[in-house]
Amino acid sequence: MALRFYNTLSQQVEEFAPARDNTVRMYSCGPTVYDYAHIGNFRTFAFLDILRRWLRASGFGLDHVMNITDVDDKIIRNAVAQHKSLSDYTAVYTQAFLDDCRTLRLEPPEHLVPATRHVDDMVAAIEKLSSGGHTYTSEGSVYFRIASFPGYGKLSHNDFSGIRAGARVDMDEYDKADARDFALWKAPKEGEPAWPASIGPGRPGWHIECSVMAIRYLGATLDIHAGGVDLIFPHHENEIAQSESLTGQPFARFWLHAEFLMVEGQKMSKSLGNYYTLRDLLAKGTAPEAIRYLLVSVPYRKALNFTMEGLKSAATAIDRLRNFKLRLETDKLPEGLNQPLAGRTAAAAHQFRGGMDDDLNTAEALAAVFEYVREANIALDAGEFRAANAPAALDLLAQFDAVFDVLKPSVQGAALTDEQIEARVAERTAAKKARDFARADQIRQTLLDQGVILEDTKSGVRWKRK
RNA sequence: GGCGCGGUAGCCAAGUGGUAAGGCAAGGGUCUGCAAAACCCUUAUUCGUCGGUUCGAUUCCGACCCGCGCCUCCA
Repeated sequence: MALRFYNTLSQQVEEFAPARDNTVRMYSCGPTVYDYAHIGNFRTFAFLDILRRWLRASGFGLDHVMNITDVDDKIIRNAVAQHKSLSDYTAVYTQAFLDDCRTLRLEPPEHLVPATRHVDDMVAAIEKLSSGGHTYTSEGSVYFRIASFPGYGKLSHNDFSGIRAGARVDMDEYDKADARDFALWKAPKEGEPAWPASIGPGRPGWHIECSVMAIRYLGATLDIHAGGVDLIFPHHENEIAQSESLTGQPFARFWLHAEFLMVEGQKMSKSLGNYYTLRDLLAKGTAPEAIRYLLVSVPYRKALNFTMEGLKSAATAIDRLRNFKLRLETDKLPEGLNQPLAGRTAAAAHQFRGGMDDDLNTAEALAAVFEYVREANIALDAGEFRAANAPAALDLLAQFDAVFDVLKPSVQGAALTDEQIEARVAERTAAKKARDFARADQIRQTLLDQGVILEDTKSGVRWKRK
């Protein structure tokens, strides 16, 4: 079955392929760098990472643009309060975002672009919109007139036909002709930073950066535009209005949106004390892989309940996979090929791909892997797992890990070298042979304290780092 | 009120018009000098509630209840 995604625009699952030359042109909304990103943000970014990796695994090339919003009201407010320049202020959180992404093994997009790098392009776009009759100016700010765009509401499936400019009563309060109109360019208030421009000094509104940068790097029509559900309205709706008014072309063919994340069954909020940044979780000693696993194990279109129990569960599940991989690599396997098992391996790989192809159904894909692991472990225990079965099994794990990327442990601080560990293991084996179990156990415990786990198996001692 | 998503075992969660994947947790067992790892068994006659269609519905239709999101720039 071919790759297919749920498209917010059509509200249907549709078969996906890029429009031209096998390269997927995609855009996703990045962070606003006014603070550390929280775990809810990373649910969406982790989804984007899975999306990227699966598109590549499906044989497509990638051209992905993500913006970094480094100018907006909150940033200005905070920077002014701290007597810092915008760029000094945002540099800290931009770097923090990059570090966090690396920790969670999120691939960088092909283009990661700060909005402030394209202010000139935004001004040019606003001028073009103005000459097309899509804007008006009020007290130095430029607004987009949604009445000039007939398709407004097609993404969020809202019907705005009943809302007419004449019905407005609070015009003096909003300075807008219609409450739904939005700012393209904001005139500066006293003490606020501003860019000089033909349309008057000011700064870009939030929505214009995405339209301008997407079109500039990827062309008029994107294959995929993705983000969190809360961006559907008004942000993405406004992007469509701007972009399509600008180019006359459909802005994006597929719109994908990740659902919300909750913490311990409640919405995340600072007042409830369940508002976590990645740093908060790492400080509690959580492995980054467990966080990554938990974030992507629930299919992206389903709300995710992020819990401490879930984090533990994720870590244990990863261990199960790692242990299986270690067994494949270290057990002495009898020669030959177990034909039925080889069939099962192929079937598991097929089911894995089928799950991912089905709108990134990660739960289904994971089930395929785990079911296979159990069957393979049984065969391993029974001595029926043959040497020639191992490559396909390892390949299945590689396919899994190319997307989920959780098998390799994050490196912890200084540890014993392999040689030191081997020497201690040999010492313990000698003690065991002499039936000095107290000494053997003491060595095992010492190694455990240093993060090395020993396991006695039929084919000798196996060790692994915690 | 409008738009959208969802309610499946203790927790997370897949799924189909034909009789409930997978992970974690819990209890029991096998293996082991003891562990660890692994495996086996047990844990939903039942899929929010009530009706309807059907030979048969968790899966289709209707109503209702509950949770969540968006509808003032929040992933």
